[in-house]
Amino acid sequence: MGNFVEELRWRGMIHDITPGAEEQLLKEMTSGYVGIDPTADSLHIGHLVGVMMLVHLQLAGHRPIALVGGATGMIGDPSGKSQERSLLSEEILRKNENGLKNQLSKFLNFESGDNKALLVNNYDWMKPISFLDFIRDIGKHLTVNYMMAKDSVKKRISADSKSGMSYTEFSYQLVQGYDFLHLYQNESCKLQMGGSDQWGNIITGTELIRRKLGFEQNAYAITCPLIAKADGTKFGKTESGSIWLDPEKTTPYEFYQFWLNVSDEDAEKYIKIFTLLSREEIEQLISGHKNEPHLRLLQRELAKDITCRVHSERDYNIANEASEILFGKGTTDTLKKMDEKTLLSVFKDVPQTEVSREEFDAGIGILDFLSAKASAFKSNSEARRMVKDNAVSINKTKIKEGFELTPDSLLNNKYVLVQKGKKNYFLVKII
RNA sequence: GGGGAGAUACCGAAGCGGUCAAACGGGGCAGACUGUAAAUCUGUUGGCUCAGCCUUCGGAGGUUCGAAUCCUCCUCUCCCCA
Repeated sequence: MGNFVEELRWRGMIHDITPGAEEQLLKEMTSGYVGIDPTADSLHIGHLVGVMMLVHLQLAGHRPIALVGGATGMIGDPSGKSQERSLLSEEILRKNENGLKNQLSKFLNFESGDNKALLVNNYDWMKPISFLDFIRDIGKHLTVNYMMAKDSVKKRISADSKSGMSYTEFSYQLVQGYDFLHLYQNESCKLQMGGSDQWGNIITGTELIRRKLGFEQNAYAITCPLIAKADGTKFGKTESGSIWLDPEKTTPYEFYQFWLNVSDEDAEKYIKIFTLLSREEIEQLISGHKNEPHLRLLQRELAKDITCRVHSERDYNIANEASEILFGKGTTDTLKKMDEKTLLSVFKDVPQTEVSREEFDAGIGILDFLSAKASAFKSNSEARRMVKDNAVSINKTKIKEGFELTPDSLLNNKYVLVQKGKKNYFLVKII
């Protein structure tokens, strides 16, 4: 039995922990769960922290339970939201549940061992319960006074809250509390984990267990700090939206780039949370990074580790290779030397468009080419402006006003690489 | 139902008859510097066949040589009173 709590502690993954939790986890194999709302058919990296807690739990010899919140997802947690969430249909919830299951199995062992992971959906036990049963058997044990004291509720009913709070949302903590009770009784699950914003909801669960089953019963809670970025902006979002684990939503290249671009300060925190590297390895990386910050050892290791686990080593290699070419010393010459296969694999995740050979041969205006054809720019005006600002490259060479495309501009006789600024690439294929 | 305030480009917010494609701030994009970082500085941020032209200031009309700016009606938002 590994020391789970100690492991989380040095990784900076503990925000709050109930008394006795550590003793319980050292005493015997314990089941613990994390809830995930199935609001989409894929996890995004914001979910990863909870998943990693389960991973560590399993590695320490305990039994992880992933709870898909089919029922709670239909209600929506009021915590941290100023507005009520729209309700999801059962059909969508089921579809989302399946997507999540696949992704979770990349992290957790659901197959073997006496501590193999379990996936449950609270919709399955909530669905048959009648409203009357629920308010009689569950609602009876907690006072409204207790429930109103929660921050998540207080915020929503305070004078400056604009939208108020529906009865449905108010019930959320009871429903989530009931999950814990259910798992406690049916799976002897004694631990619930989650982000620190879930503390109130989790404690409602432990409270419910004590009041309903008796005060000698003990259930525990561990929360981890919410992942924030050093600059205060929201973690896991870019201009183009959330970073998903699903390669259809976020390509492996984008995924890899996201982690590679993390700031120094954040990288130090994230590598502890999101990788399984040992304490020694991480300390070595951190000191290595401090000596030679420009090498960005931390970011590279972080990006490599997570990309390999979420996608595959092959995806990592391609993403890494692409990054080297796109951002490294790559010049027009190396581009021209590249064979078609390499070229395509490198630019696999770069937006691609096509232009007919006739149109190209007829001589195509550079501005029209950049905006309408390569769709690198919204309008000709923008293209004109950017060229004037020295921001546009064709095949890695900056172009000036009056630049003309010729057959010589083609890579492998059929591709043109357009670049806006440093980071935005567009590949145009002549067909 | 009565009274008041307002609707301006991605957002916030000036402008109140011509010099307004519209100040300023934020955000976005780009350039320099760098480590594909942070900070900083600079440029740019309606469209086009770009030293010019066209379409924009809630909507529809009107006054005027000329309107985001004045008038009329309409739509919507906010506040106060009942």
